[in-house]
Amino acid sequence: MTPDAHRQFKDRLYGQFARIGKALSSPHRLEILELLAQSERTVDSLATEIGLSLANTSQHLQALRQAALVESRKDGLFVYYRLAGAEVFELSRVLRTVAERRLAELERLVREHFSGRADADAVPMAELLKRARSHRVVILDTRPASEYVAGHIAGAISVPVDDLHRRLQQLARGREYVAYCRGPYCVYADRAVELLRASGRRAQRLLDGFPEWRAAGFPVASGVQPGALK
Amino acid sequence: MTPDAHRQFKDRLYGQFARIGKALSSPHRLEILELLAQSERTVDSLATEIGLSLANTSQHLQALRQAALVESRKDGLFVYYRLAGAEVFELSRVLRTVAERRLAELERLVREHFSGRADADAVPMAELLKRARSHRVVILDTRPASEYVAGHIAGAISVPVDDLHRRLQQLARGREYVAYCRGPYCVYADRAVELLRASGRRAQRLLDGFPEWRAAGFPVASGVQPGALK
DNA sequence: GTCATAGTCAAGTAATTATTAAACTACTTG
DNA sequence: CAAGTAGTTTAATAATTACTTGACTATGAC
Repeated sequence: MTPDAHRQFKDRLYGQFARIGKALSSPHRLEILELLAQSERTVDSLATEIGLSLANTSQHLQALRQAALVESRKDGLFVYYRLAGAEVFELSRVLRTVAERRLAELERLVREHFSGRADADAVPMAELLKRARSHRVVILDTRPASEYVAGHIAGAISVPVDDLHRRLQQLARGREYVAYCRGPYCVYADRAVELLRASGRRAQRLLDGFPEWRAAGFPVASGVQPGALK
Repeated sequence: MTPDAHRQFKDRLYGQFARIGKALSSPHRLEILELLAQSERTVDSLATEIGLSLANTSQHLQALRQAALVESRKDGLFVYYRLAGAEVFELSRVLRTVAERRLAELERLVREHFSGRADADAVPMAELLKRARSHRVVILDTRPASEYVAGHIAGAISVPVDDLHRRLQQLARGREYVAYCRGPYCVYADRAVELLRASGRRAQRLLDGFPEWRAAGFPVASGVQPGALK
């Protein structure tokens, strides 16, 4: 092995690793990955939610695909993209953790934006599991219905945050509620807790979101809910 | 909260996450991170080892610093850079894992380059720990001496691969050797195993490197070795 | 078949990033 | 203090990347 050949190997090796890194270097692609961690989605729905043009979104998805972080299937007119595997979510989770621990600017940004949020009152995942097992809690999935269908915390009921107000009377008084959504920076659960408390119900948010719950190996289910609420 | 303000928050949020992603998007920066996972190093020594100009290396280090992945200290003429925390190595490890699992091209590259390597014969970390506890093995650290001094597997002796040939006679025959180095793609341990076997000794390599061992929480030590071999 | 929709592709432009070379700073040595 | 080394900074250039626009493809509705 000549030194030259060895250098060439290293360049190729780190070149491959950097393919993954490059895919993670765009804010928009990171946002796409977080949305895909909830459920598979069409190009159009991603573009609308993120506020990008369709062509631009498609190109970001090609970039993610060339790094093998996403895969797609075609169904009629629609192309559905999904994460290529559980390790892809794990990667974005670790990246987020590093950002949280190391970037003072991120901490400041979050503190300012969630100034009203009672973070101390959020429920950790293990605690929610314990409460759920003793049937002491009603778990609300506040994400859009399609994400609930693709996968949710076992036993949770789907109440997209925009529907919550008009469905409030369907939620029994005197019970204890825990709402969750896409992740720690998602505000759906915060809004739900606010509404529930304003109506005199006891409510807290889950500290994490559904993808973290699933990654932790906690019980999940998928499909529509068993009829309880319409 | 207006939708506009919410979009602005998300843009800033993912902008912060992308600072980390951008730092990982260059092959050279990933190589720097791997070297720093072994021990702190000066700019000059990084530049020499990677084959970059001093100025370029310095600039990559600034990029890593602005993402808060590295820190530095100044000692006389030299500036020593180090990883900012254990979670930074964790991040680069997860990135590597994703690359290994998802990029067929990486697998091919590694298979071709290590065609001669008896990977099946490599020792996993837990197995080495077991053997070390029953004193059935001599552990050789084949990295440069400075990396050994900064931290090594507890009980290992320092035999930089370039010194191994002339120090062979200091290594008892009839013992069982396990060599390790910087990580799974580092060839020092492979070369050491080759030399040891050629001299009639029993030898295997550790599957992983020192940073993985430390991250697993296995016993480590630092400083020069207790005199056994000079 | 025509039409509409979802998505990709290709070309062009603006913005960002990598690298080099040279100027400059900081520290040590004599 | 002068000289030498380690490192940073700045400016210039080349290469890459992001985004827009418009053309193009594929599918389904009529």
